[in-house]
Amino acid sequence: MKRVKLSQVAELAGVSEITASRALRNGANVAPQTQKKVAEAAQQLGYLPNRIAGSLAGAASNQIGVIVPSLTNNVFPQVLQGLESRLTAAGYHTILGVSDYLPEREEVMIRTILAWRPAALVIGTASLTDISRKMLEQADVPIVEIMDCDIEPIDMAAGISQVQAGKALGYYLTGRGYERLAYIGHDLEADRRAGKRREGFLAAARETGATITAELTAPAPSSVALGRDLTARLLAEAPQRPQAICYSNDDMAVGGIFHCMAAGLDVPGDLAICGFNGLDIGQQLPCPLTTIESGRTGIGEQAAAMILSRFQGTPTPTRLDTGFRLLRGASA
Amino acid sequence: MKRVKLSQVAELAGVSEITASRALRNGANVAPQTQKKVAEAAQQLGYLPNRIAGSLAGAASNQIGVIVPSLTNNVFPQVLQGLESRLTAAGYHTILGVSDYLPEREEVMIRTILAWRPAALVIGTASLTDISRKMLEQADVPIVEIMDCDIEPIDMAAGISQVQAGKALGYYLTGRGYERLAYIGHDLEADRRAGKRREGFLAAARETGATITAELTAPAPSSVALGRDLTARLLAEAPQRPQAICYSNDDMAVGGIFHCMAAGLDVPGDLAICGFNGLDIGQQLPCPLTTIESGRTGIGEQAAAMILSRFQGTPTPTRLDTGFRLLRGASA
DNA sequence: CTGTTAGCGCATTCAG
DNA sequence: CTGAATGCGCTAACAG
Repeated sequence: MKRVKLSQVAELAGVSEITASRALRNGANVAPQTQKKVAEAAQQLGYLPNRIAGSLAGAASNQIGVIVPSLTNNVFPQVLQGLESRLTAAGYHTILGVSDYLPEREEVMIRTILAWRPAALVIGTASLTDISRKMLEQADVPIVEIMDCDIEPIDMAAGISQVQAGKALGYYLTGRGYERLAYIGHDLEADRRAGKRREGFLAAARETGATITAELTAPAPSSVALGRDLTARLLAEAPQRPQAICYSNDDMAVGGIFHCMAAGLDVPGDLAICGFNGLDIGQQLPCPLTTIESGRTGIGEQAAAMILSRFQGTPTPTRLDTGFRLLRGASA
Repeated sequence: MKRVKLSQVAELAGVSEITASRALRNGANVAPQTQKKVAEAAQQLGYLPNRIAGSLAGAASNQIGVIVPSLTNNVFPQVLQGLESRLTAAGYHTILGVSDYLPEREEVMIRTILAWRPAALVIGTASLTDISRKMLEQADVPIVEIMDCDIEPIDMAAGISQVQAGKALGYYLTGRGYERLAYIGHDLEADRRAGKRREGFLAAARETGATITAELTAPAPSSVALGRDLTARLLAEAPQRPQAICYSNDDMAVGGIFHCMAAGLDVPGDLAICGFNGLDIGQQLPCPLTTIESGRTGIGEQAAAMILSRFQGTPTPTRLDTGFRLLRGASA
C-alpha cells in the first residue's frame, strides 16, 4: 500500500498542502476549524509525515548521531540511556554507531552518520584518524566528545579526568598502607581511557613511594572472566603476592574477587582489590567493591544538556567535568 | 562554512551533476578517467553526500529502526550489538529508540522512527497499543519482532519461546528432587517476557507435583540489588525455607547468591538457585549459576539476517526460533 | 559513456 | 488566516 502523503490529506480536508502542513505541525496561523478538519483527515488516512522530505525542505533534522566504541562494555549503554532519555524528551532521537574501538570503523561511522545531517553529534571516541577529525571539524554542528574532560575538544567535551580518577585510587591504596601494588587490565591499546587511568594510578603510586610489583594486561575486551583469569595468572606467577591490585574496571575487579573467593583468599586481608566505574554488581557483592563512581548516566544527560543549550544559543562551556567519587567499599 | 554539494563537485570536475553522482556511488557506466577526476574533486572539497536528499530522490534509505524496551537490562545491548555489527557490515545503520517498557513511549518511538522511512524495523516490544500495531501493519517495510518466537508476528519474529524456557527450568529443578520451590521476580507487568517465563516455570512445577511455597515480585527493573533484597525478604518471611528459588533473570539470581554468601547459606545445599540469560557474570561466580543461555547476540544477528534476506527477495520464515540451552552450573 | 528533464514530499518565502 | 510559487540536494528515467 502506497504511503499517504500530505497532498492527500490536504485534498481530503479541502485545503492547500501548505495549510495542511501548518495545521499538522504547530497549528500557528491556522483557524481552529481547519486545524481540526486537517487533523481528522490525517487521522482517517493514517498519515505519517515524511521527515526525510521535511528535513530536506528546511526543517532542521531532529536526529542526533551517537557513536560509542562498544556496547558490551556496560558503561556505554548507561551513557546511552542518559542521552536517549533526555534527547527523546526534547523531541530528538538517536542514530547509533558502534566503532568497536577500531579507528577505521569509527571513521566510517562518522561519515555515514554525518551524511544524514544530524542536528548534533555525540561521540565516545576510540581513536580519531586525521580524516575523522577533519570531518568532525567541518561538520558545523554541535559535537560533544564524551567520557574525558581533560582533552582538547573539537567542539565540546563532557566527562571526567581519567588520569585523576586513576590517581585517586593510587592515593587511596597507599593511604591505606598498601605498599606492594599490582595492576591488571584489559586491552589498553584500544581502550585509551583505561590506559589513562592506569597512568594516573602508576603516577600516584610512584609519588607516594609504593612499588608496583606486578602488572598484567591482555589484548581482549574487559570481562569478569578475563579479570578472573588474569588474577589467577598474576598470583601464580608473582614471586611475592601484592597487597593490593588495581583493575582497569569493575568487571575485571569482580572477576578478581571471584577468583579470591574460589581460591580461599580473604579480601582485603590477603589481597585488597579496587575497580573503576561503580557498577551495581560490584556494590552488591558480599564484600562491596572499592571503586570509583564515574556517573555514566550523568555523562549522557550532561552531554544532552550541552547540546540542547547550544541549540538555544545559550553560552555553553566547552569542557564539562562531570566529576567522580571514590566509593569506599570493603574490598580495599 | 557552507556544506559543499554535488553540483560543486561536478563543476570542479567539469562534468554534470548526474555523472558526478554516478561516479561517486558505484562508478558503473562511468569512464575510469572521469571517475577519478570526480573522486579527486570530491576529496579536495571535502564532499560529504547528503543522504537526506539522496533518500528522498529515490535511493532507498539505509536506516534501520531499532526499538528496545530498555538499555539497563543488559540483554538488550547485547542484542543490539549483534544487530549493529551485521547491519553495519551490510551498509545499513541503526536508528535507536528506547521505550522504557512504556506502551505510550513505544508508540511515540514507532511514529518518529517510521517518519524517517527506515528500510526495516526491529522491535523488542513492550506492549503494543492498537495504534502502534496499526502503524506497524501499514508500514510496508520488513518488521522483526525480537525476543519471542511464540507470538503471532505482525511480519516476522525471532527469538525463543519464553514459556518453554521457563518450563525447562521447572522441569530441571523438580528433576533434581527439589519439591518446595519459590519464585522471585522484577516488574512482570512491564516485562511481559519475564512474566511468560514465570508462567512456564509454574506450569512445569504444577505438572510435576512440586509445590510453590512462596513467590515475591517487586514493580521495579531487574537488578542485582533487587534480587538480593527480595531474597532476604522472602527467606525472612517464609514459614519454611524453599529448597530452590527460580529468578526472573540472572541479575536477580546473582543478587540471590550474594545474599546467601553474606548470610552464610550454602548454595545449593541450603538453597538452590537458578536464573535466566547466561550472562558472563553468573558463569564466573565461584558457584556458577544454573541458568538458561538465551543467545542474545544471536537473536540480533538472526534478526539482521532475516531483514537482509528479505531485501534480497529470498523467501524468509516468519518465525524463527533461535533456541536456548540450559546451562547446568553448580547453583542448582 | 554522458547529459537533460523531472521529480521525491515537504516547508520557506512571499503574496493575498 | 490562506495559498502559489519555488527550491532543498539528489537520482531515475530516458535520450543522446
